[in-house]
Amino acid sequence: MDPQRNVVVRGERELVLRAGHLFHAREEFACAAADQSTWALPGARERLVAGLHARRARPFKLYNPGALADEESERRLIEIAGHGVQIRICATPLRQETILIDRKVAILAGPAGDGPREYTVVRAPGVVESVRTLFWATWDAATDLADFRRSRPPALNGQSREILHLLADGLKDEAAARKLGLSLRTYRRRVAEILALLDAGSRFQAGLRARELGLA
Amino acid sequence: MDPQRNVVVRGERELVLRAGHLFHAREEFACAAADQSTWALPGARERLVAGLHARRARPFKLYNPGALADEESERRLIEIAGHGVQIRICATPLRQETILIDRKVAILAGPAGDGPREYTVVRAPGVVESVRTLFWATWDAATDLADFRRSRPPALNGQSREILHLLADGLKDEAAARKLGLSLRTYRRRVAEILALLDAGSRFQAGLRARELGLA
DNA sequence: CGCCCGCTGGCAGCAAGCTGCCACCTTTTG
DNA sequence: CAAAAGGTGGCAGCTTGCTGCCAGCGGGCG
Repeated sequence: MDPQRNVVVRGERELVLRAGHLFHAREEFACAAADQSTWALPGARERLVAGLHARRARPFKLYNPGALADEESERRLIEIAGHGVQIRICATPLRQETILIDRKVAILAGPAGDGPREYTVVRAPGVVESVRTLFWATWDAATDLADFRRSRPPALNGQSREILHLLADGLKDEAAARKLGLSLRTYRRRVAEILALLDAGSRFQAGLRARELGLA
Repeated sequence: MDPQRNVVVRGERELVLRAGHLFHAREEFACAAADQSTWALPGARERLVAGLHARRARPFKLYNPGALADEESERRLIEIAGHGVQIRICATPLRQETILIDRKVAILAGPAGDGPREYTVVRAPGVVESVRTLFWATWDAATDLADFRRSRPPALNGQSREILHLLADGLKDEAAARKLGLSLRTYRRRVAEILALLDAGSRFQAGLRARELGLA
């Protein structure tokens, strides 16, 4: 097929169907997006990451702060980062989603709106290189996820704040769980999640950080 | 012996010897002092407190802030308070130590200086009553030990600050102990002491409080 | 010198905290 | 409707943290 000819597909499902094979990056896999709404297809993201990992390609992901707007998204990002994915955050809006694969392919998505999103698959070398240059320039100026998170209190939901309060009162897990009507197991799950959000390796550290960020 | 006649003794040892029997309070045992330098005689304080406890007399102790000037004194105060002794702190200097027993006896000590301290044992009812009135007036105006401590960072020595630092870095006990060249046992002793000083029931709470007081 | 103290560290036993696994239930989705 | 996904809680096994007890060690002090 003529590499100079761009291909437009509609919707994520069709993208995976028609261009899924292109995602098998060997060297470079870079991605810029406002948030994590893409790859909502069940399992798609996991398979992708696992495949990249197997081929030792280090993925790079650039997001807007909105990608950690709520507790759950933030947790998801942390998990991905834990799998060796480089993640950075930049402030300027990334309305056009960009995916770069091995200096060969660029996939550019139109802004998310009503109906299926439009993806343009580009293989023209000149275009791909230009997009790459811009991507890496933006990447360099962006801040690492860990640094970004350290400078900004995570958005905790009501229950998390409540748990923080109980911890702050020095309650033992059992008492706190009872007070919340949770099982011990679930309570500890919540605490572990909060420790992760606070980037703390011990409860003492979490306490420090909670006060530091004005969360308790 | 004539109750109107005051008795003067020199040194703590002689006081215990000549007036020790007077300390068997049944109702009221109150004491005002700048710090805890009195009752330095080994075991004397413990025996006294134990005896009072057995007779259900609630002792009252009024100190100056200097009584918690260093980590060790503060810890001692906390321990005493844990034994049911009421402790308050007042800012105005209590250079003359005062002990009141059962509305019957007052023991007044001259300022601590070189040589043995001079104690005056008073049993004259009018004098004892006056001293009591003054004591309780001062007591009422003083602040409870717990409140006082909560509003003031404890004076930590170098090692304690170092431990705080290790905790802040999220180190496990074993790693921290190794780094300090301490045994696990001793390290945990130190941590427990710090938790006590910070009035914290859990490490999380200690973390909060440490940040709050600007200690880490 | 011997004795007493205070500090330390090992040990043991327990409490607290952490996590993987699985079963169950509800909700969502096809 | 069935299948899948997500949330919850029990359980088990482990790690980490906590503390009382005792033995050893070194420094004052009579």
